[in-house]
Amino acid sequence: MNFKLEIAKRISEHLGNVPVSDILPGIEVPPNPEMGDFAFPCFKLSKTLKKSPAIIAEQLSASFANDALLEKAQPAGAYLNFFINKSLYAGEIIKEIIKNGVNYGADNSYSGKRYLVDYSSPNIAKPFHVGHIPTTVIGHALYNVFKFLGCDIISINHLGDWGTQFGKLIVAYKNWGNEADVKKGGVAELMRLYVKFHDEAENNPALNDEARGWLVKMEHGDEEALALWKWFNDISLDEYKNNTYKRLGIDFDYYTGESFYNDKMADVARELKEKNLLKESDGAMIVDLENWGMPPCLILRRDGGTLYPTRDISAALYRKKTFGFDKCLYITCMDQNLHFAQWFKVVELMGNTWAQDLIHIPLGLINFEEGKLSTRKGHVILLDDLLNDAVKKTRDIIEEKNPCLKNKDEIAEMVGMGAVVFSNLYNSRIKDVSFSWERALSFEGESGPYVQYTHARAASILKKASGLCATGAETGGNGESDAQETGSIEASVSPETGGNAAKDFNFSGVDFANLTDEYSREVLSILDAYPQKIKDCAEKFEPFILSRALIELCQAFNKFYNANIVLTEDAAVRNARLALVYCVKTVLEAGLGLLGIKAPDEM
RNA sequence: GUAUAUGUAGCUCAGAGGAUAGAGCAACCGCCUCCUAAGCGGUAGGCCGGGGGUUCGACUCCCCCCAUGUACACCA
Repeated sequence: MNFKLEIAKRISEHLGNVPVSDILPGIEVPPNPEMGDFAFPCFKLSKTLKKSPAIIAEQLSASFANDALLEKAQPAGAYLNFFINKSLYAGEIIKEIIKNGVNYGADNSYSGKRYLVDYSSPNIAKPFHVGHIPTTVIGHALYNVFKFLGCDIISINHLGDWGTQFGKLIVAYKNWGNEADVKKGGVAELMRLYVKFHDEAENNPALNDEARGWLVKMEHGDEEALALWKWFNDISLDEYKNNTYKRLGIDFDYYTGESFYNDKMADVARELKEKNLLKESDGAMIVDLENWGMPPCLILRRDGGTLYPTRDISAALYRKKTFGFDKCLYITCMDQNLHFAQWFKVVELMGNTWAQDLIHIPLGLINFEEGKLSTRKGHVILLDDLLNDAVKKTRDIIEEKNPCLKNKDEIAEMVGMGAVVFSNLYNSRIKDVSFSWERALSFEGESGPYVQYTHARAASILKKASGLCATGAETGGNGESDAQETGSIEASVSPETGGNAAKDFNFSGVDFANLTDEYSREVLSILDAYPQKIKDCAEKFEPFILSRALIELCQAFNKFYNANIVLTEDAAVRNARLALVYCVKTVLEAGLGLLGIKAPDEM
């Protein structure tokens, strides 16, 4: 049941002449629980009704005198505060979650839509560094969220697999590398060669010409050059897929990188020329964007070579033709804002109305306390190092706090990843972040491990309870039941309480009147709002909305946990609280899953 | 210079027309014979960058200013 909607309907009915759609957006949750569960400010009605807001609130409150939905509707100045019938509220929310399990909140609001999301897109032959994390984890989270809401979403990794760096790499390989070392060292060795090239080129500029020469050879289909290029690609992509992406639980539907459009860019230039959009300037070919307040978009270099915008336009045309997307999302750093604005405009000028469906989702920049770092000089914080440190620290904490834990390494991996991923999903994506090891490895407070810990707490209660408790029915509806992984209600039988416990809980007889305390109420209110948070997250392309909702849920649940003993003697109270614990655990697991984070049952 | 983003507690950030502006970290004081203390409670900490305007009401919307980041022609 959508409580806001129910209240809006009733207000509309009682007023008689104001449609629900005018009321609903006004319904809010009061800042303080003592003020009620929902509130309706009456200011806006005062014009149309020609009464003071306070009088409207007063009069409306009377119409709610005998409403089973509410305990009371109390006017407070211009506000009308609604106190929900608490057991009804608890029951509706809990039943909804039990019915849907980890799919709670999935409502198909995007079904029938096809979205493309272009994210991560590392440069081949270079290792991931911390600068790659935001686009990678934000893209993945958005991918999951849209899919969850029924969207047919397709992920594309637009790999940087073409360009001058390959000329340099070939030169470096031929001078200072060998097959065995590259096979053994992988991307790290390619990176070493790349850095070596720049060191050497400082004193020997001729190397740069040599590198350009190799790029030209690649462009002309030279066999040796292309074989090396392909080899570097294979090595890099293999490593990305089997290491970084695998650890993060990410895969892409397509790994069509820049080189894929090599033979498609001539068409773009030709079409622009046919449509009289192309103009010569200073030897280069441009599209003039002066009328739109932007510098010109460069399409062809003076030497006829293509440029970044040429390739992106070509890719967009190809994607539209191939996938027929409703929207195509590009998740990159905001330093590319102008670039995207320019070529989006060019696509529009070519007569494509769908240019409005190209959406750049800009991300803030990452700064380093030690100043700007550069891949070319090899001064970077490698993502692998960060992930490994996070896991190692987690492992130490486990050793200290929970030395009896089984699968310590496995759990440390989950929690370490969770810490890194979560911290990159916790703020508005536009915010610049300055990287600090201390913050990156913080496992307290608003952090991934905090959410995972709270989930483990809930799981632990359910596990202990499975021996004590009622009998019952299947609760979830999710297909894959991996007993070892879910540790959910059905899987667990507490050893110390004997083996004949029921396999499952039966929440059908629960008396929700046992969940009317302030702590339960707060948890329920957050659970109630959760589905809307997921939708907001999609609509605004902001995963932090979901991360923050999970943190709020954890804070409320931990307060509840501290104030209320779940496994009490009183079976009625115990069962009701267990139902709530089950719901919290389910939502945390689902929410973390959408963010791309695993939810261990113990840690 | 032009464009754009950001200025909220010591630090990192939520709040984006509505009631007394909230978290986490750091500081200080408490809470484990009790379901995981990676937790919970408390204290302290604010001219919401500045100035105008719109509104019954502005941290929130508009304008101007200040500060900071970023981009701006043949790299991607």
